[in-house]
Amino acid sequence: MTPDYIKTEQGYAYEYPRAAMTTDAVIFGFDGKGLQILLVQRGVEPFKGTWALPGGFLRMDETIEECAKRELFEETGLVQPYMEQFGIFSDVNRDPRGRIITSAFYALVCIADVKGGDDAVEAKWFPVTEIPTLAFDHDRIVRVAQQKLREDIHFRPVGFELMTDQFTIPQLQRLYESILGIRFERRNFAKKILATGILDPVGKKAEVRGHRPPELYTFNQDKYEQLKQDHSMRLEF
Amino acid sequence: MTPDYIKTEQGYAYEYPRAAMTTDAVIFGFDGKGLQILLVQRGVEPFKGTWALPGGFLRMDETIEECAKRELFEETGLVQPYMEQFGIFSDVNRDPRGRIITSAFYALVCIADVKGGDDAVEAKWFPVTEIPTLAFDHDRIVRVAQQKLREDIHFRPVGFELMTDQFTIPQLQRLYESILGIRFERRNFAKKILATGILDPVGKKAEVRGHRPPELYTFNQDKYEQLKQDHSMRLEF
DNA sequence: ACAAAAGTGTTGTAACTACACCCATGT
DNA sequence: ACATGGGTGTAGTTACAACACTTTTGT
Repeated sequence: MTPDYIKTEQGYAYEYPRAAMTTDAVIFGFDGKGLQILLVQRGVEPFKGTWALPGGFLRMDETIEECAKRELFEETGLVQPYMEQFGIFSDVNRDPRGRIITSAFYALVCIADVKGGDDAVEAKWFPVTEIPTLAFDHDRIVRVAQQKLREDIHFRPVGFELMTDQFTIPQLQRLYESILGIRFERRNFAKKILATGILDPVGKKAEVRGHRPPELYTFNQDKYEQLKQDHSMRLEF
Repeated sequence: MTPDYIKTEQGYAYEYPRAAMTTDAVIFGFDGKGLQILLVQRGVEPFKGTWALPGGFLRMDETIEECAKRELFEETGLVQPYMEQFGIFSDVNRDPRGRIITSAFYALVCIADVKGGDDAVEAKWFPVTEIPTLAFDHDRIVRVAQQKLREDIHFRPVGFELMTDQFTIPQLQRLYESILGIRFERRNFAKKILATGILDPVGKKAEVRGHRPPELYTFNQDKYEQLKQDHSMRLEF
């Protein structure tokens, strides 16, 4: 393909002005207790020192999805993250550096799998209930991400992306409660999730302290794929 | 804000290459029988003469949403359409003219309210079951739009955006069947939709020929707003 | 009279909610 | 012994699916 720009001494020239394109990721993780998101502390102006969503500029040889995946890899070391594009944020003045549009993704990752970023930036997990004021319009982006996650959880067994290989039903319940912001009856939750057939018992118990150790489960890969495809079969709580 | 470009003889110059940004709209309409989408026939190369989604380039003084709304107004004359952003399509070679990224929206409109476009382009409604081959990657965009609509209908009473002021329950049923691609029992559908309280009887009958005229309803604006807000109250079928 | 589509009520079944007691472990 | 959180079953209620006949109009 012939390039659509003219290379000049001042840079890449286009007939009409263009916005720059970035991706930002709301990375959700779960530690067995509550939902968290990964934030980075900005090292440069604008908003130097403020917490922000990890993100970066789109390259000309990659799709938006590839860009988001690349950024996510740089932060977490994960290669096959679960990601969903959920919005585009394009207010004319959302970034003081110029006309910058961001396509926002949320990712679901297992905190235990995340290595410290090789990006020499400060990154930290924050419980969704204690998120600081963020740079740019990232507060709004996070709110929209939470809303979308709440909706998507009904159609996709997304919850499982956030769990470790082996987990307990009470942990899974805490995750759903954390995402949906409501409480469930222990008995009913267990009954319902077991009825879907998505859980396979491991036959071992988790190691805990101070109380009876709960049963460990894995999720059944086949059933999981089936639920992911078949949208008429919904996981509701 | 100082501009982020340098104006040169060759155009607007940037330090790094940038993609162009467009919006495309999948405009869903309903004629009382089946779901339709509005397509335009391209008047210029590339894909001259091929059917495509209406869309256009982003201006520097508008958000993506404003751009989509502007394009939709040009095609339909509607000022307050129901729109949802549902995806971003950014394959490197999706457009032969260069690196063009599109943010896709779907809109729900009442066909009866649509005036012929003042854009001197050829526009036509196609039943979703008879969509021709489209320009660019628009086939894929349409498929994703249908999928998203199917999901969203469970959370938002979107169906109502597509109806005329007064409509009948069987019409509404055909709409839901058309969107979800499944059939419902007449009795159960009517029972369920009436139970939500969202319908107010008009007390008149629709004019039909060849069979018993069905009752007309309007939808209750208050209840509608309530359903739109309160996501825990879902309209499922 | 016949065809076409709309209106309507009941019954069996499956799913959900609400509820209380015992169990395994750590201190 | 006591505190903590996990495991489990049942009964009442509600929501759902399945089902057939009658009504109105046009031809």
